[in-house]
Amino acid sequence: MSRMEQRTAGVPTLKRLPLYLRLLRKMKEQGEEYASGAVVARELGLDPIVVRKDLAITGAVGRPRLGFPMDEIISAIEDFLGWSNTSDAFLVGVGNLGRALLGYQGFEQHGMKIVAAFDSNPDIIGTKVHGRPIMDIKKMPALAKRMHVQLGVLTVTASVAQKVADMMIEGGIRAIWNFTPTTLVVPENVILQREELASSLAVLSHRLLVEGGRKS
Amino acid sequence: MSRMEQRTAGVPTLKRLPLYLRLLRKMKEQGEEYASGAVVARELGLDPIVVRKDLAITGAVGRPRLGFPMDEIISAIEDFLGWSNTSDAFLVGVGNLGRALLGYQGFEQHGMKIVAAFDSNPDIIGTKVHGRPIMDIKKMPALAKRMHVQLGVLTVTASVAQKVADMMIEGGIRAIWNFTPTTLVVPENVILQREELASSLAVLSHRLLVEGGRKS
DNA sequence: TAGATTGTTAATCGATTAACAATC
DNA sequence: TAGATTGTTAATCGATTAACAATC
Repeated sequence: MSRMEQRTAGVPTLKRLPLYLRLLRKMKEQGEEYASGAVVARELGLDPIVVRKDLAITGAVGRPRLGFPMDEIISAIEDFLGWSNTSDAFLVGVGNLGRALLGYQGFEQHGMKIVAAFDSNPDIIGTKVHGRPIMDIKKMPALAKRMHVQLGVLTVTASVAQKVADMMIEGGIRAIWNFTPTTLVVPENVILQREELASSLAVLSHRLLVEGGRKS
Repeated sequence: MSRMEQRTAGVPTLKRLPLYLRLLRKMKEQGEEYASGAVVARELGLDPIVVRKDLAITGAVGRPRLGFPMDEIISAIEDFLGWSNTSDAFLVGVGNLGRALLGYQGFEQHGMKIVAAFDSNPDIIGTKVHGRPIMDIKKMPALAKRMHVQLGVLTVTASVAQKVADMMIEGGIRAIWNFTPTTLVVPENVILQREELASSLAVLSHRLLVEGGRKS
């Protein structure tokens, strides 16, 4: 009943919410005052029922015939995801992928701000990449603690992934976004999110093999 | 009954298969002759029943008490995913992310070989990145056709994504791995796989917000 | 033989899809 | 009012989990 309790959503719903948010922000920029789930569904090629249920879970209330007031629905999604305020993050491992992520402009619109990056290579320590300072990895745990950084982006070589994850945990980091193929072992209270490109490729390959069909 | 027909698997199963494959290859390197689903499950932190079912779908046959002969189970997964032979791929858009993907060594072990990259920037056309030639995007469709390239990796700016996807399709490319936030419109017979970092971040953010818990 | 593991069948759970009443 | 859209309840579908017989 109360607006206090945060509803929980399934993973499929959570994965769709950013798509809605991106579209809604664009529509707002174009001056739209209302957005209906029906239009969102059409635009993204989704089933309207799915969109309706997803939006309902954020607690937003729409008006029959009109849809959702633009500002309300955008705020509802942002609040639900915790994206009303960005969280500071540290990135560790400034290789190809690390650089690419540092260069990606979009994260701040998705609740995350990478404030510093770390590496062990003395050649790049002290330099800047896309405006962010590269510091000695040894300084990371203490700095994480001092700055109360909660989020760690792990883009190191697989062989040192566990060691660096341990350092992140030592620094009080509560969630690790793991871009390495290493299966990390972490305490119960640390959140892991693995980014597995091979998994996506597997879905694609299998489709290419059995269908010639289409989806998503 | 027959070994001919390719079974189909759900997306969750497809996403786990590469994890098994990576572990099994490592175990093989270490000289193991058999691999049991039980051990795989333990090592990856998964439920043994899930692993058993996943492996069953590849058509591999195990022996009670021993597990699966290493070479057989590895081949079964590779065959199932179509990874016994790598597919040639074109990458279009040599920005930060494109460069990172070109630098990633692992794709060839996952069924994909990026043989060339394309861009519109004259400053980088004619150069090489991680051993692959960067060519003029204008030449891409004809070259795709001539080389019978089936797979396109899309790492361009969002604003030109649809245009470049159209060029890929013109070149006969059958599957597009889309790293842009653009919702592409493609013919029925073209396979789309979207890589959505914002979605992963949403799952992570939401967990950080409601739990302090752990998963995956 | 004893026991760990496979392979299969049944039960549970959650997400998607369908149906429809309520509303502006 | 008429009709598009919301919000909710029910039905279907598929994945996960549980149980257990078969086997080396």
